[in-house]
Formats: sequence, C-alpha cells, structure tokens
Amino acid sequence: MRLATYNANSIRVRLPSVLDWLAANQPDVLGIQETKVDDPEFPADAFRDAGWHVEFHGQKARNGVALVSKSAPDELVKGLALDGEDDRRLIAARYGDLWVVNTYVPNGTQVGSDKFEYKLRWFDALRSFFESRFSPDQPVVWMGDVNVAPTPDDVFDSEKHLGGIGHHPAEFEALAKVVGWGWTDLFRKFHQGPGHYTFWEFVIRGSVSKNLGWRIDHIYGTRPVAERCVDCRIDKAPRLQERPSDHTYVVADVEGF
DNA sequence: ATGGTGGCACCGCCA
Repeated sequence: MRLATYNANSIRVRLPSVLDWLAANQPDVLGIQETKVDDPEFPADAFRDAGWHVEFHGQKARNGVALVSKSAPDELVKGLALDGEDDRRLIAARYGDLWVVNTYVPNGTQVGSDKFEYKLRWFDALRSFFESRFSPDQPVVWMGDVNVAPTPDDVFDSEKHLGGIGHHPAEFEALAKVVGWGWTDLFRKFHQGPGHYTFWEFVIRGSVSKNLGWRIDHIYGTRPVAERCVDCRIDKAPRLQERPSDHTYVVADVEGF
C-alpha cells in the first residue's frame, strides 16, 4: 500500500502535474489539501478519466480536501464537527481494513489572533474525532498539512521562528496531544535531523535552493501501520523550482492492506 | 535587505 499527501494550493492550477505524478508514482491513496474549489467545480472527470477514484470536500477560494485512490472507498466521512461550522478541512475514507484521514489544519494566521485560537481548538476537535471513531490498535493513517513544525529540526532557523505562527509552544502542545492518541510520525521513523522540508518560504527569492523550509506535511500511522511501514520519503513537486509556493509530496510505503 | 510571491476573490485576503 502506497500512501501520499500533497498540498495543491488550487487543484485546478496543479491538475496537470498532479495527474502526471499519479501516473508516475501509482499511489493507492493520495490526500490533497487546499483544493480551493467548490464541489460542483471540482475536476472530478479528469481524475476518473485517468482511472482514479476521487472524493472531495471543498469550498470556494480556500481550504478544501480530496482523496484520490485506486479502489473505491468502502466508507466516507467529511468534515470535523466544531462550533457547528461547515468544516471543509477533513475527509476520511476506509479502504478495506485501512482508514485514511486527510486533513488541512488551519494555518492560524497570527499568534494570539482568533484564527490562532481556532487552530488550537481544531486540533482538540481532531483528537476527539480520533478518540470517538478509532482505536490506536486498528490500522489508521492520518496525513496532511498540519501547519506546525513541531521540533527545531522541522524548520530552518528555529530560533528565529520560535514563538511565531507554525512554531509556537501552544501549537507544539496541541499537536502533541493529537499525536499522543497513538500516532507515529512515519517520516521520522526513517529520517532524523534538520533539513528535511516539505514547504519553502514563498516570499524569499531562492528559498528552495537555500533550503529555507518547513516540514509541515506529515503522514502518521497507528502502531499496526507504523510496524509495516517500510519507507517514507519527501518527493519534491515537479514545478517546485519554478513555483516556490508549491508544497511537495510525502510518500509512505506500507506492506499489506 | 523587516523585503519579497501566488491563487482567488473582487477592488483585499490568505497562505
């Protein structure tokens, strides 16, 4: 089973490169975040014409998530119950024995803002989601843009960014509470140390070649998944050099399922 | 170098 995650920052703009990547890499499930399109406008036919199943939960202009897969999901969940809002940041599906949860965690915009508080509450609601629906003993994958670089190794110049958005102790704590439910960071099972990033500063020229980045796109597995995970790697998006705002794919290979 | 880019909306907002 090959699993992958990708922040598209507009699925309509990235559609050709995503279809190329799917054909070349043949994942069983790809989770996409920031599709930025309302469901009626989602380019579903393009995926289906290429032989993929696709499920999506989006909105106009921002947020939005999708799951592309080789086989059709057996169960589907859309949205995270929070403040009675129509959440468009979570989509989850069961493929046989394996559940895959794909999330786009709120960015938070600015430390101390209402959006920052919302981000922290969103993490709390996500932990409740996992608690109420799954057991850490069953095979579950959680993937997506977590919008937090949780350790000094996960962002360039940690000292400079500590206390700022994406690298704040309150975010570390909120993410740790979710991870503490029973998740293993699959990338860190295989790679340690600094410099492994999935997203680069988009307003600094040459940020990609200077590796001024963040590791904010993660794939987690419960123990049954982590035990069978044989590789997890970062695969730079095809047009990354031209478009530093592109995130990259994170790919995990798991035996079985 | 306290700058700068990109997508989508709309005449700014968000990342």
